[in-house]
Amino acid sequence: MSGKILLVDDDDDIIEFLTYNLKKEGYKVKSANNGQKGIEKAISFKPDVILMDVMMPILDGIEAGRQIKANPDLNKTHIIYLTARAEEFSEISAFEAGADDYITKPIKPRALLSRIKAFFRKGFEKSAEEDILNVGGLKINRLNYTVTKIDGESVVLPKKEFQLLFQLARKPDNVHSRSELLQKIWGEDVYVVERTVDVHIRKVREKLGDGVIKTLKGLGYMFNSQ
Amino acid sequence: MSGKILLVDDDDDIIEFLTYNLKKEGYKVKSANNGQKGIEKAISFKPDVILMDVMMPILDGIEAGRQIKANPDLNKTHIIYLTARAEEFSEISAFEAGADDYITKPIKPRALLSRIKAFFRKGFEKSAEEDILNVGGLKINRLNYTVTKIDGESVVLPKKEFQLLFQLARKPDNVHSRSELLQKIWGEDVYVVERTVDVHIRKVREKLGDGVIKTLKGLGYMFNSQ
DNA sequence: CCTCTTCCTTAACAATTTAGTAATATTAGC
DNA sequence: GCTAATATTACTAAATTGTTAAGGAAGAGG
Repeated sequence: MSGKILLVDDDDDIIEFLTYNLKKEGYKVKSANNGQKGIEKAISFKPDVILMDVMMPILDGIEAGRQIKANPDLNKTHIIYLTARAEEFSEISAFEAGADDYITKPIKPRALLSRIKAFFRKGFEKSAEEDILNVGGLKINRLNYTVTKIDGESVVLPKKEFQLLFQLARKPDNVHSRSELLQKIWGEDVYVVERTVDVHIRKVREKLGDGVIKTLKGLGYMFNSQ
Repeated sequence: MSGKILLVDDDDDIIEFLTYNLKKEGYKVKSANNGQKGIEKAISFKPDVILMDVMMPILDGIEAGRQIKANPDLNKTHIIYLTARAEEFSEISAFEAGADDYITKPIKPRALLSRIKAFFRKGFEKSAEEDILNVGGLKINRLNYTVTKIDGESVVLPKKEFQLLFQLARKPDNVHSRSELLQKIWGEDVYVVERTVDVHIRKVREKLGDGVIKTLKGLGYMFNSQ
């Protein structure tokens, strides 16, 4: 659900700055220092959006963009260019290289974020059904973190609890191991004890009743669709 | 019924850049290099939208806009001003001159196109405006910033408070993050602290009671339709 | 032009909620 | 019944929001 963003810029300060701001918003972020590495990471990471500097050593952004857009796996990827001056960009070549937008430096975080959000809204518009799950007598609404029971009563769950439930409910009757859940909800580089999952599970059960989530000893948890 | 757009700018690069991008989208495009010629072409071309620089030799955009709006044949024409800095756009005189919108340079193609598309939608659909919302026992009237409760009592809210309420009430039972609200109400390049939202929310609650706006911790605020 | 009022914004601190951990109790399966 | 795994609880830390107050900006009215 959270989007993946690849940053490509040779200025480490900018990378750091953007990484911080984007992660804070819940995106998964990776970065590269030049166009060549950018292409490689794009292929392995398969980001939804690439934020790329135009001027870079080894392989400039325009050419990198051209190559990325040429890859069939990545043709849905949006490329947003970063550029110091607008004039630098008014060349048509950038748009031909697959630019979806461009942003001038200095970068204003809020403008950037709203732009990126717009991309994700657009991209995910089609899969709007994914925002409301209807499983096992529950309506799980990711737009407001609300779960509505069959009797009409609705409960708002805290973030982590909701994410946990949602993750399980996406694939009902499938086991999800703790490590899988940790990775998907907490992210790859957040380290919490595995038992933390148990505690959140308990809280969800407290609010929705047992029977919703089943324990498979030694394996993990499972959303019960009956 | 593809739209007709007239560009008026003394910078040939910008004319060329916009002409290329707009034609690519299927608009009919003509251009002029100063306000005087702009008026002449407007009369002969009868565009649906005029994109006009504010600062131009011979006849500046503000005055040209005034004259264009004075022409009965062209009073349906939308004028969008281009300006280097937002401040430069002393809003009053420009809007008095018939400005429908303005866009700051450097021009961002996506933003421009979506804005222009919006104009055409609006113009052709006769824009069924949502000026009065009726949600959750409240009548929210955008025309006079008034909120009428179910018991008939009405309150006039200050601008920001009203906008906040209105924005939330447009999509009841949906979370709106602070950054989303900031972007929609304050605009992309206005920088206020996120917590400012909280303070306004509190004031709205003070006037309309709690229960109208719900807090979803870590997510944002939500208008409660029940 | 001045004064008064209202509104907006920020900062500081309090209050609340949520997250995470560890310790202990309980359970399921062998 | 043993044992490993999970449930539950209680506690602390961290994050988030509520609330108040103060200063300045903007506007109204004289």
